[in-house]
Amino acid sequence: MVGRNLDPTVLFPSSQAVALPHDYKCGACPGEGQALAFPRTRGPAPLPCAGDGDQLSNQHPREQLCDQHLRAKRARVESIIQGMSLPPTPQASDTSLEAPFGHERERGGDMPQDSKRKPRVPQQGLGAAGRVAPTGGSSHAKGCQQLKEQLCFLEQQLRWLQEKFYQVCDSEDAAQTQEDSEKVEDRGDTGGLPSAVRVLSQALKHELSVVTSQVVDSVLKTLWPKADSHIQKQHQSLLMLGPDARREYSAGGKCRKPLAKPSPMNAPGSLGSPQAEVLPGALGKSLSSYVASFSSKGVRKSSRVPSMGYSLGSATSVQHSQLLSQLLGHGQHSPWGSDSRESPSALERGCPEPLELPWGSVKLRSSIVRQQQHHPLPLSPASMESLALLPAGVVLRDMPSSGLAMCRLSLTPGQMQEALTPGHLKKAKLMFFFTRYPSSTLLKTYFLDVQFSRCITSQLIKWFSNFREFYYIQVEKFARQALLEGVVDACTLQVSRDSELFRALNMHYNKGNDFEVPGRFLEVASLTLQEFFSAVRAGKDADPSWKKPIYKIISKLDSDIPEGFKAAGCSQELLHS
DNA sequence: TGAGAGCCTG
DNA sequence: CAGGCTCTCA
Repeated sequence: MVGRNLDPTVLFPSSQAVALPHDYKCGACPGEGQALAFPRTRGPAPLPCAGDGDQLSNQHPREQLCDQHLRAKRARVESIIQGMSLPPTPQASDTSLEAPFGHERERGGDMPQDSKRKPRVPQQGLGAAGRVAPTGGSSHAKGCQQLKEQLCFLEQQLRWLQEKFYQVCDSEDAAQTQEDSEKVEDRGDTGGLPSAVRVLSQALKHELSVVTSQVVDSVLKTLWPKADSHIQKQHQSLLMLGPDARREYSAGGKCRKPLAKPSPMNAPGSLGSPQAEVLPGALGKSLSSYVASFSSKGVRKSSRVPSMGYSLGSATSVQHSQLLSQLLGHGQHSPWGSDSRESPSALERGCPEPLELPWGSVKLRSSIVRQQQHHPLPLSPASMESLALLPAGVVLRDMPSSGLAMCRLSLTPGQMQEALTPGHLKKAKLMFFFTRYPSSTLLKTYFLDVQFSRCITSQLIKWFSNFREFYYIQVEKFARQALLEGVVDACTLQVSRDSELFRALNMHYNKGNDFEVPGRFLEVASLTLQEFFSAVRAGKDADPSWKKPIYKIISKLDSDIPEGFKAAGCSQELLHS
């Protein structure tokens, strides 16, 4: 990309370009009294009613403190363990190997998060086993059955753990914020609830992590002895090598190169993929080192390169690390929405900067994610391990806030959208504030949750074409209006946040006004306005292609898009923001 | 020749 | 916003 730095003197050789009105606040200086990217402070997100009839959620917090209840919980866990011999309810009769991955696709992006949701059993491992050892006879079937049972048990435990996790977070939320008076009252009633629950939570997490590791190890050794070590080796090496290496690993022209051995099921468009069960949860113990690696070193952003950036291995690594840093308290939001000018150099530095998690910054920085920034929970690697094992659907359904939806620790093929959703549209519109002419390659790197096809690419390109069209029409309209109003000096035409033109554009691309438009965009809009003004005043509009030179100028003014736009699940988050 | 920009239309 | 169309470009 070239010409990223606005140099008005280039576009306006005369001195007019630099003659800013006295009261004009340079939009290029995000530090100038600009609010945070998402100034709206929202109360803590409503806690989940944890749904699905888990009776624990209905307990009064005080009761959870008493030993009797603790014993009851333990008894329940034990009963669950005893009941694990029951085979899980089959998803559907067509439980082909990719079926497990299709369960959570949210078509249209506005699917109710809790509707029609059956008790699900994570079956990724099953799918993997089925593909990796398709010829396995009865022993294989037995192994699958065993895996089913184990995973069923795990899911139950995880749900329960999740409940406890929420309660801890809820208590912390109430303690940290006093925005919700009712919660404060609750806190007063319950006294030392957080610590007690935390102890219980930690104990359970530990227990769960042990069981998880054992199950995963045994399953992998039984069903996938060779691939097990191979994949672990691969994944660990990728983690060690960092984003660049991972990118190279994944870059391969137009074809995605999955980490695991490709199979017919793994072709683009199909939902099944071996790495789904390999990354990350099924890695078992290796995930602990994974967590430790990222949490201790901070997170390196992946550079902005025209790579596909797209293999699940690469994408999930970045996304995981973002989440992990959030949960571990590394996340410190920057007003990323208003500072993109420096991004090229910033991106090239590759130093462990504070994470930019944009959708955590929209209303999304609510609840747990927000509080983690200030009061990180002492989550152990084992806890992260457990979270990682949560099926994305469970997380989305039960997680209380949009912020925690970031806990979708992986982008399994099941989450790859085969169609663009309203959430993607909203995201694209916000991206327009940074780039007016994104290449298809760039788009692919920012819509990682989309299964790109020729059609999808065209649609995205078309979206931006439509955005530009609207943008230029609006700017031209205001330029002509200014001319009619007798404006003489083009440089007096500056687009500020108060101007009508900005309101029109903001209304179109940022309807909810929950995104702080970067100052850079104001600059670009100002220059576009001036260009149109000058051209019309000079009578160039008589030429049918009089806009072309303007387009050419504007096309060089694209900014880098904050990395946070790549975050997993942000499209869905936007939709609900 | 395919991809993409831009224009027009609904 | 999408579809259809023309035009440009590599």
